[in-house]
Amino acid sequence: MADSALQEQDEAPIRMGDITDSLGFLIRIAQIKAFDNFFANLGEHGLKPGEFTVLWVIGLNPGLRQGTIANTLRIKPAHMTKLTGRLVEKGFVARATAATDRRAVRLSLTPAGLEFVDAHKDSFLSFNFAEKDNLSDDEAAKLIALLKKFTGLNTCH
Amino acid sequence: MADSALQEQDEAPIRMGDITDSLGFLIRIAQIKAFDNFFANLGEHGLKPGEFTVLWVIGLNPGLRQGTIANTLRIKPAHMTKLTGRLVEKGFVARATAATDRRAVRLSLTPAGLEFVDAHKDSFLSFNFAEKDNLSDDEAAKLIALLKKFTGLNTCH
DNA sequence: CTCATTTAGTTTCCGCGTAAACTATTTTCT
DNA sequence: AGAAAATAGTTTACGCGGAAACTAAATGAG
Repeated sequence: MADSALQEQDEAPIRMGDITDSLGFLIRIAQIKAFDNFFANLGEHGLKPGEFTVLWVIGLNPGLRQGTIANTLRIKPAHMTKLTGRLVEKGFVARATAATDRRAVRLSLTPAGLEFVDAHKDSFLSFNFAEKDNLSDDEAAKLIALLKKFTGLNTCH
Repeated sequence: MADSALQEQDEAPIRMGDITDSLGFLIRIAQIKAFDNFFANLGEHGLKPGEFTVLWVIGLNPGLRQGTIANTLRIKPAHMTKLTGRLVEKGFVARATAATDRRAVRLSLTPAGLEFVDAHKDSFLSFNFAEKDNLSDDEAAKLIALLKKFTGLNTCH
């Protein structure tokens, strides 16, 4: 019957055509996978990927303006305000308005923030290696290099 | 005259350390870029990336169950309901409850949906090539192959 | 058969990220 | 100096995507 043929089709391989060659599509799927990986390995620390990234960059560049960090990490101002708020709430980050420009907000790690980054940077960074999954070391390195080039991160925008 | 030393520092290169070797971070940045590309080139058609992907897959597999498509495209059920609703609203997709299983919803393209896919598939698919940006053809092919492997899309889950 | 379990989708509610409007401060122009 | 423009962040309102609870229908155990 036509009906049974259709149902059979559900378990059969689904045709996806050339969409599987779409960079945008592949990147979206990769994003989901990377997100899953992150929470499976590092979820216990209670920070989301973007939050740790911001913490990390503040640690490397203490006193940087909030907007500059947002710009660098492609985070929009409105979101950056909330994200920073969360990190302040957790006691990891301190806001400071500079005397020279009272509009600007300069960010730095609190002692607790410093301690947190120090305590967990290894698992966060080593996670970046473990994350490769079904890629060989060589392939992962190649993928990272290509993504850097695609995103323009190698040329320092 | 206008710039203090501190402000100068803001424009100086920002240290990002090993985070630029993080797959998760790079994929997030790549996602943003791919999204921007999509809307710059195809935004006028009024469909978001995920919507066109779903439309495309329905076109290739008419009569497939909604949940099967969601599964394949890593879309969660709750979201799939809304996304399908939007496509139905636009008149591109028809829902049909099969007689054999009245819980299941089978999706197919309406004539308008078929026409839309036909009319725009070239620009959507050729976009996938144009999208490469600062990558050579060779590099883009390599990147796509590596992403397929990373996501497991080559092995058909 | 009929009650429990499983399955397909939907609904409700919530958080993330954004655009647009707004506030406060600095800079520029005359 | 004082008005106009630019800049840094915040607030508000909204859409997307997801988790959990829910509804309806099919399956299974006794």
